[in-house]
Amino acid sequence: MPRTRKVDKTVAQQKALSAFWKIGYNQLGVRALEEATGINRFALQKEYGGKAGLFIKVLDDYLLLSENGVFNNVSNGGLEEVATLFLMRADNETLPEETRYGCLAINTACENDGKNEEINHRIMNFFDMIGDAFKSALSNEKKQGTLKDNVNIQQACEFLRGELIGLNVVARANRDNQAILPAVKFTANIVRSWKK
Amino acid sequence: MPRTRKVDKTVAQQKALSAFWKIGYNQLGVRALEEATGINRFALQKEYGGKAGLFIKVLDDYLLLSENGVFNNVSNGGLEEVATLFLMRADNETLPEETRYGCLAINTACENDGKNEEINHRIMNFFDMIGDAFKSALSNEKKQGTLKDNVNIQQACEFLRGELIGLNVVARANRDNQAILPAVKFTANIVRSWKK
DNA sequence: ACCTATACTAGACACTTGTCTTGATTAAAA
DNA sequence: TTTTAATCAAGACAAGTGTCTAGTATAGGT
Repeated sequence: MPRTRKVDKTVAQQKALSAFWKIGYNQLGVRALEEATGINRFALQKEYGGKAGLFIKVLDDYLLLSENGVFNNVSNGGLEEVATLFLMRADNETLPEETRYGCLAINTACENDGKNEEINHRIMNFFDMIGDAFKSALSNEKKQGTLKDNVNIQQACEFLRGELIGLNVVARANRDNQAILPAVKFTANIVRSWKK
Repeated sequence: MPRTRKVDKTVAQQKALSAFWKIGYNQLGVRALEEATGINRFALQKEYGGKAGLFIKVLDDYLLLSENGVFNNVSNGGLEEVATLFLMRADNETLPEETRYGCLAINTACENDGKNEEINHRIMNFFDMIGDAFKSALSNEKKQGTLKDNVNIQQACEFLRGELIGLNVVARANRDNQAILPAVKFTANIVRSWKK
């Protein structure tokens, strides 16, 4: 009869996500990954196809969670949901501890030398999804007749995406979500000012 | 009598900067660095103290060049100079080719696991300098009595820094400065709207 | 042409890397 | 208790890593 795993698969993947998020794909070695997750190198190879396979798995989980979570609220909401997204990004009380290391996708976009198509594809899709979420929110507001006429939705959604990404980088550089509090407040005010 | 170098030191350092910028510190090995720059491993060790030493050297040159260049104009200018900075960031004609790989400092901030104090220190200083440059520009405008009263300088300069950093990441993800054109236009408009 | 002294080549080195593998362990069903 | 079959430990492996080095090459002054 088969022997059960020493570590729960879901828990191990959560720990892998955390380790990749904090340390980065390149600087996290397989032995450190074993230490951090409890997944031994045999299971890493057999279950995930190796380090890269586990990384893709946890990246996919992360992207899906983001898309179904905060960005879903934005897509289905309006300016207030957008403002809330920004304000929440500086709220240590509600956020996972890992968020002071930025965003896994953004970190990966920067440390990625572009040769890994599987990673490129996912990063581009994620960035597009962020832009689309903001576009939906602005479009929802426009449909309700509550968006100021001078707001160029096409540009505004890319502007918002840029700001969100940038603030994640600043949070990471400081290892502190509070570092971006002034900027998120300012951004929330700009967003709210777009309401009629 | 000493033998002269096969490669010009300044040119070699320029090539090193380019390679680190595009590929990243972690993914660029010493042999590839030799290939890219013409600096052999003997000179790398003797002249720079190794790979890390060369990286710190070119990072310092890069940060100084940025500070004395575009951010100096911003520090000594006002809202128009800020707007121009953003618009220029999407202008392929005037920018070095490397800029479609983002910004070396930002890339480094993301791929850095935080254990290297020499790098941490430089990144933090650079981010502070960016914020200070925007603060100076806004303060200059205020001193002239031409900044709208409702603009919170403390928050606005951090907001601008966030946007600039984020747009560099988006440019890198796309490997194309044109990808941030809508966002820089929008940002420039926001900045210009702060003028009385 | 010769000499000096630095630069260069490229292999060596010790260590790390991700992957692979074998024998041991052991969960759990029978 | 025994058996089965999956998991585990951890060493092996080949390749790569950054650094070090010895012998060679050679620029340039004399």
